[in-house]
Amino acid sequence: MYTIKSRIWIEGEAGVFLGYGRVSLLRFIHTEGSLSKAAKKMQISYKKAWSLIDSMNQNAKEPVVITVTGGNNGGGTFVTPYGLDMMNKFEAINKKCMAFLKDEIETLTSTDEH
Amino acid sequence: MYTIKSRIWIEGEAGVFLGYGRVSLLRFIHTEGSLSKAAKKMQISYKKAWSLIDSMNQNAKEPVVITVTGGNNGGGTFVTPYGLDMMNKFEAINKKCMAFLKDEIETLTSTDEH
DNA sequence: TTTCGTTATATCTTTATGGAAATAACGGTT
DNA sequence: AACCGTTATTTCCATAAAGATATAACGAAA
Repeated sequence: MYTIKSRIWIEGEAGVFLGYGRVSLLRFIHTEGSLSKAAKKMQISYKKAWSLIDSMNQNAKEPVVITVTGGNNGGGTFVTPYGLDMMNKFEAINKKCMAFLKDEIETLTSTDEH
Repeated sequence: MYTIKSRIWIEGEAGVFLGYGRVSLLRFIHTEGSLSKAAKKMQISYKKAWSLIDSMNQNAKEPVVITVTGGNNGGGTFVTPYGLDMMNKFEAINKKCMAFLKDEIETLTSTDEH
């Protein structure tokens, strides 16, 4: 049995802006309010999480997160309304794309049952 | 301006069966009749080309290529009718997927012109 | 001013990936 | 048997990617 997989991502001028991993990270940031906690939940290193955020900032038209360093709880990272909007739109497109491909795989297997 | 990119691939039991690179390689094999010549045309190493073919063979229900080693011209590699069928179907799906996503990207940018 | 938890950054090590090159196997042709 | 061009496979090396660790910066709160 064959299964079809897909990945979609969005690029800006300087490279990848949004992809599956980045959106997952944004979701964890949104629920945790912290980049380090989000990294732990995602089981990736803080460095990797930070570099993902950094690449997003370099490609976004406006910030997808705001970071607060220092402060009463040490600071935190928070998703902006723009970031939330991009997350939702990306996931909507991704969902539609997967549904689309789920139908298409039938054309591969339908004439292929030997 | 954002652009949307996509990759689709098909997996079997033991890993990736067909993807964009593999289909390209099959196409070159089909026109060249040789794995080494196809690798040169694709500007990838013979080793990489061979490992791609090897992974396809491990996942295909029936061979996508037949290899002849030795012989009057040293041998060659040839795409089977099954392989040709898979190539064409993959490219058809990929084409439809890209057209689908080209429309979807509009939903990202339409409300995003600041 | 000390503490605290976070962001920010550098450095070093480890692992993964891929290319280069060398060599064997193969089998029809000569 | 010797030749030839291809497939098949191994070994070695270079580069890239990822992880681990350490440390500085920050600023409100106590």
